[in-house]
Amino acid sequence: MITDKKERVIEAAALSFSQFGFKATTMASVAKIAKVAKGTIYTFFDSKESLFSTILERTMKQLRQAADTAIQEEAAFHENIQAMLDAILGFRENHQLLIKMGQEAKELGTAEVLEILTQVERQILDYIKSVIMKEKAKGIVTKHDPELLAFLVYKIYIALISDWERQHEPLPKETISEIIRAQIH
Amino acid sequence: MITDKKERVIEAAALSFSQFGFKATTMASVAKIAKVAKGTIYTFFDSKESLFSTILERTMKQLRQAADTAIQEEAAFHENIQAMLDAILGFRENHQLLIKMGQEAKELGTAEVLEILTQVERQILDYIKSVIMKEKAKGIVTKHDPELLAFLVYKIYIALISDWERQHEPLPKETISEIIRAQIH
DNA sequence: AATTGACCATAAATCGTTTTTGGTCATTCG
DNA sequence: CGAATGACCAAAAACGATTTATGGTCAATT
Repeated sequence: MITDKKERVIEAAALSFSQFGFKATTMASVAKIAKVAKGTIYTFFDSKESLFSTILERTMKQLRQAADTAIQEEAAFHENIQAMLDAILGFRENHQLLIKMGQEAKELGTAEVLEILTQVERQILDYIKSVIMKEKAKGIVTKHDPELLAFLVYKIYIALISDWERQHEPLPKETISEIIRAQIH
Repeated sequence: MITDKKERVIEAAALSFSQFGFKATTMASVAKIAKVAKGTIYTFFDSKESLFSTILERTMKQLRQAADTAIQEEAAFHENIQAMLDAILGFRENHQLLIKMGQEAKELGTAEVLEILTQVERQILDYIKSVIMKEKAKGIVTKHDPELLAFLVYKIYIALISDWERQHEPLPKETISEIIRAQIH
């Protein structure tokens, strides 16, 4: 059955991309793990890139879901933003594929993978933006427009969590909350 | 006269490092430009690295000066912070050596140059911190401690100027001021 | 019609060779 | 005599020819 094979290919590819990265994953090995011939993969996907895109899209969907469940209809705006950021960062830190992409970008520095990471960031920003817009529709007033606010909040959060810890003790959760909250007004 | 030769070496090295970067600058060419023998350089400096350090230190001194002159004793805190950040970024954008280091880090990605850039950033952060502490001594109250505030302000400023512009129209000066100002309280 | 895997062009890794480079030091020079 | 030189050296980097690995195709097979 067609779907069965396609599923197997996706599963094998997801495993391999997560474990070895984009470059070190070969179509031959994906075929072998999926127990199909190499040619078969090309009946489902145009190229290695498009196969990868499918995996990435699936991962981004999971990320959106993780973020969605962190949001509570009745909670305060700033609490939701905070919870969502935690969920996103937690996901990023735990999901093997995104970790591997980060490593690969640093080690190999290929334009290809760099491009992928910008795309991931773009999608995360879009998601944050959509959350902000939903809150805005509920009547909350923000100082800046959603695009800028999403950008600000995300960049600051990353800076406080990742960059800061490269040279300092981790900041207490309350300090981070307070700073993020201050951006929202 | 000894100083004369040493000056020539420094001048030649500054030129070459700025123009070609660290790796592409050879001790032989520095010697040639400075019109000294290669061995002579080693009577003043222990290694290529230490020669480079001298140049970098000189550049950082200039940067501190540029920032210093941007600060007005009688101006408001947030105005001084803003003026100082503008001065630092302007300097970074105009000073050939720092530009070249940035390019080299991106292209070659060598640990050596990466290390240099972290050092530069560390120094800039220290400078901003010292400015904040001076203001604090004058009685201004800040919400966060100077190290954290310096970090926040600098990261946000860079994000708003450099990162934002990679995908958006530049932000109006007033917006940036407003955001930076909001961090200070 | 779906699937396969031998096949191909090209990209990437390998490896021996040559060139370049940072650094030294015996010799020269002022 | 001390400062300055540049031939010299070991090690690193650049080169280039050759081999290997890889993404993608397609005639043959199921």
